[in-house]
Amino acid sequence: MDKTVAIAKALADRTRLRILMALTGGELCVCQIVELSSLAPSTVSKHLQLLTHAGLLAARKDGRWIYYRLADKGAPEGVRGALRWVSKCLSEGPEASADRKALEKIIARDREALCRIQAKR
Amino acid sequence: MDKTVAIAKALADRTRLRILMALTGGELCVCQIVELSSLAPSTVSKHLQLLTHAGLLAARKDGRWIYYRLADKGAPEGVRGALRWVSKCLSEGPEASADRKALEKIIARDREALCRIQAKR
DNA sequence: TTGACAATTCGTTATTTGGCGAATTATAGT
DNA sequence: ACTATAATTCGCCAAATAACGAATTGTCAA
Repeated sequence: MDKTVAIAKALADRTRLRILMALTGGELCVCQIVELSSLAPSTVSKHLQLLTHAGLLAARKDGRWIYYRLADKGAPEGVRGALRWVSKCLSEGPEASADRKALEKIIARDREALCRIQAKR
Repeated sequence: MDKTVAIAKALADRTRLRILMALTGGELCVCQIVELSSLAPSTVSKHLQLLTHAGLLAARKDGRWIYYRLADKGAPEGVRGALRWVSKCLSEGPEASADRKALEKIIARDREALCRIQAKR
């Protein structure tokens, strides 16, 4: 039950749902998620921790960069079911379309350039 | 997206998940839910409003009593998917078993007696 | 080894949320 | 009509949460 509550709490925030949807296209670097969300890096980091602790995300470290991705096949059924639900609910909405479009541009940019811009804020 | 966030927020609370699970066995009167939850009627009422506004519950009035039930077939897919997820996650846990057992006794009791007890608190 | 820098953790603040009791509403029975 | 009562709404408080900037950690490249 604690697990289930943790998952539900993780889903109960607009920003976190957007992050999950963004990751349905594959893993992303933290700085890319920061750019998409227009929030402070520390804020995004906290969201990512929360999602990870709920088991919804997994992280991969590559040098100074950390990539997050959705939990995979090996995850508990509760987690996978939650991800399916989110995807089903949001994949066709206008917000998801806008985010997909925004993400395309972000991915096309250089990661280092992104981080430099963010550092100035 | 607002709808989805509202549903997720509605699920993000232990008490509300317990209420949803209790209702998988069929509709219940408010006083029965109050008894199961061991919370003040006003608190339970707020939870029920929240769940109803999210579309997860429907209400039926019968005299002074109001019965709540899970959203039915006609509900949006997002709602039904959420209810399926909750049910799948929680139906086999020890908390759900305990609540089922507690509910049996509550249902066996007279509704009026229940309310009288609650009024004294 | 010393900077530079991506990301996280920490400390603070404003908002939201869960809980209660008191007051209110609406219905049944006398 | 009047009273009792099931449920809700209102007003309040304490705890949890989302956001930020500053400080910290860990890694790469001069």
